[in-house]
Amino acid sequence: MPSIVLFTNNLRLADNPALAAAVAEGPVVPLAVLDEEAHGDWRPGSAARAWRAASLAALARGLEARGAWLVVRTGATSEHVLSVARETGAASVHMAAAVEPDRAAWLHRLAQTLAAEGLRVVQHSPNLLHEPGTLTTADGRPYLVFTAFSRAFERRVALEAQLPAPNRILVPPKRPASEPLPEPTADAPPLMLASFAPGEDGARARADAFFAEAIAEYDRRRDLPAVDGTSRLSPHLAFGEISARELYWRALRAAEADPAAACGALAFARQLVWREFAYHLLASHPRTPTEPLRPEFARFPWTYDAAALDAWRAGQTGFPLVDAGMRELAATGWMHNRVRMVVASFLTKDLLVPWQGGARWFWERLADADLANNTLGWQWVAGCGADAQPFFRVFNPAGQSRRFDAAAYVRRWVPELSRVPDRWIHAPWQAPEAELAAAGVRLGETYPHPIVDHAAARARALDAYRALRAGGR
DNA sequence: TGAAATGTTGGGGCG
DNA sequence: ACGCCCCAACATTTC
Repeated sequence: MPSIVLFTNNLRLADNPALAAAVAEGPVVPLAVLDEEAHGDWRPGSAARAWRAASLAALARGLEARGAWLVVRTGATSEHVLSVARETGAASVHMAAAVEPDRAAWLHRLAQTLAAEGLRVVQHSPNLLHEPGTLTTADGRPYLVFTAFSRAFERRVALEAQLPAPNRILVPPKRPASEPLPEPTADAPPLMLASFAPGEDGARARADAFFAEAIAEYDRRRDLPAVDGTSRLSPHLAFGEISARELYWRALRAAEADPAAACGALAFARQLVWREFAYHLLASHPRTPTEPLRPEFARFPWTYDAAALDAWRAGQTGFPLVDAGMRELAATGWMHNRVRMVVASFLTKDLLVPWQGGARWFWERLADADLANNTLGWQWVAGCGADAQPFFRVFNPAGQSRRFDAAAYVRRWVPELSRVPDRWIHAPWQAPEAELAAAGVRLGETYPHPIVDHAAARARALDAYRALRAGGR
């Protein structure tokens, strides 16, 4: 009897437990539903929609190569699952479980609806090594400190057999009606598809290149924005185009195989454990996408300034590394991780804009938008989350730009500064006017003056933090 | 997975 | 040779 596989954020054939379970039962009906209601307050943004469209096209090709096809529908998932089940005689539905609170609630309702109609609903966990809730402290509470979490994580891990992509997928005799694949929308980041290859094959190609070329130096080069030293796998992971446990075990094996690569490989594995930590935290603290984990931060004296937030979004703050990052995001749907920290620190501390505003903008614009990671990252920077950096750690945008050698990165994304020499490109407001003029720059005309004085802004942020602490007593 | 202020030390110029 | 000062380099503390 056929089974339906619902493809959501598990857009792959290899190591996909939902697909493997369905294949084991017989004919398979692969189904993807574009359902606005499925995401609650966190609907995919422009980059994520464009990525999803490209990834679904890749998934459809992969299925066709194995004798199957993909049914695409728009609207309420429950109605489409039921109609596809009626059309094909499917009796069970395999799908990915969700950790995100809105998605989990929606999925719970969906499962109830389908079960009430007589369908067997099976939820799988395709994208995590450990189910949220399975790693707890001795007294059963969720970990709030990363190092403790990672120790527990490593104690628990066992190499699970990975599920190979099925060679051949049986389908029922009649193919249900399908809409055409979604088109990338006009608001897609213009350079996203020049920078990334959505889909399982693209994910694997990227992973292969990363493990062949960059893993050994990952620990040293991942912080350099001008260098292609990160994995750039985040959007692939967000859509489940490649399995996190495959990457994790690949990293551990790389560390064993080559002592010279061990530091880099373990640093990469550690990033995957951070990802896992984010999911566990979101499951145990479901309100954190909008509320600080540390409750006293609800009283933090943010000074909401719409103009400042607009300048930040537009990459027009007058701080070259901040602007470069924000423009990379707009152009590609992705931003280098070091620069994410810098722009987030700048928004929350230099501009005192609430971190939720930054988290929402990242959500709208990142192809890799992932509620668990986005929430953890922003709360970490703002100092109000789990294992967060102390609030008084304020990044100096010019200092970070110098320290991590970002001149070439700035020139790429802020072309109006491309002729400014290395000495001044991190802080052009300090340059002699003649040198700027020689580089074709006039501050306030071709590139903004800094919208804040960093030293004064830092002092203001520290004052605000002191006010918060004083108010708590 | 900070930065700035403050403190300490030691080399070298100099009277 | 000696003490004094300057200051770079490094360490510690503080936010």
